[in-house]
Amino acid sequence: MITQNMTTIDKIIENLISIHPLLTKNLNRSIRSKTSLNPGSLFVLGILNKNEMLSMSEIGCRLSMPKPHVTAHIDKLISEEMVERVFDPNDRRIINVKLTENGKKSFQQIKEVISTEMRQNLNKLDNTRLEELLDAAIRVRTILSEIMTENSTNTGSCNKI
Amino acid sequence: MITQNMTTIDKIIENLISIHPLLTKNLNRSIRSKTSLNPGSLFVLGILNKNEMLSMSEIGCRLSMPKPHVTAHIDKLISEEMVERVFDPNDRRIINVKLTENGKKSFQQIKEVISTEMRQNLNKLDNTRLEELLDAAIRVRTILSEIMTENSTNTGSCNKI
DNA sequence: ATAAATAGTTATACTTTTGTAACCATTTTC
DNA sequence: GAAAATGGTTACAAAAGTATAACTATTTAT
Repeated sequence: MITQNMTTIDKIIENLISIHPLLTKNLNRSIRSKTSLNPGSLFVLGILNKNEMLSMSEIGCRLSMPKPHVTAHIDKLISEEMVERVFDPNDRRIINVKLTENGKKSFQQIKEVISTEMRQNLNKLDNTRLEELLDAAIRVRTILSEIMTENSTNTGSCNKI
Repeated sequence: MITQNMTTIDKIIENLISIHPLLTKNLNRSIRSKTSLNPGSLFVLGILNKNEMLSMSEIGCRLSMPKPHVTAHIDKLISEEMVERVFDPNDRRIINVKLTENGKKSFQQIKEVISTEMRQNLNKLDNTRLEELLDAAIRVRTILSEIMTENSTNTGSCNKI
């Protein structure tokens, strides 16, 4: 009765809401049980893997995370020797962060480790279905990251706290 | 150097790992700020929306959630009059749970509310891209739920705690 | 040169999630 | 019919996520 008049956007959201717990279920549990990191720190690591170098504020902005949390995650990652601070010579307020060589390697390994269960599940699929899923996952990721990170590349709008 | 020899499964996982924080960012914040439920309880609600009636154990199984947590979430949802217990006449140990009429309506409304931000982001896309995203999201959801819930429909394997 | 704005940190409090252990009631097994 | 297994609840502890206020250091604006 309510579902009969759904727009494309409604349907997209409906599906994304269903995908969310499936990913949470599979990934968060592995992150906790198999790595020394918590999901939040791993998100930070992931965004640094995609972006050569980011300032503390930019990280918080892209992950919708207040600055104090970014500090905590970076402290954690530095203690694990996975990232390092790079001071900005032009503006000494800014502290940039980037992955260390060790961090890059570790991130790849962590991805391996946390995906063990999911890998087993994916092995149930034949090649055709795998290619179909890969194609779909790429599209979802590309479009979502495109529309969701836009404001972070602009000037204002991301100075919440 | 590490990425040169990736299988299809590796690439799928790589993309899913990137999608995960994008969804978490958008959905969890809205759930917390705009509803009286927490993400966990909403997951339970979502799975009951997809399945007419489930026992406590089945819920925990499908969400990889230990039984005591299921009890807590259901207590919460019952206090909000969104679900009700249905006692099994054949086995008085089993307690089934299903959405109330109010629960069904509320779930639809909650979906509306928590997707406000995402809806705004999606509005940036033209119709072609929207259709493309919908198609991809459906595929990801369908295939993931297919391979991940399999063990829960079988007998054993899901009696962890 | 002073005031305002920006980048980041420290500290604190609270909620949620997660992991167990111990327990009761019921059913199944032998 | 006693023992074992199953379904669920209660109770507690620890880890992680979340929100904010107050602070320092630096830069920008007037």
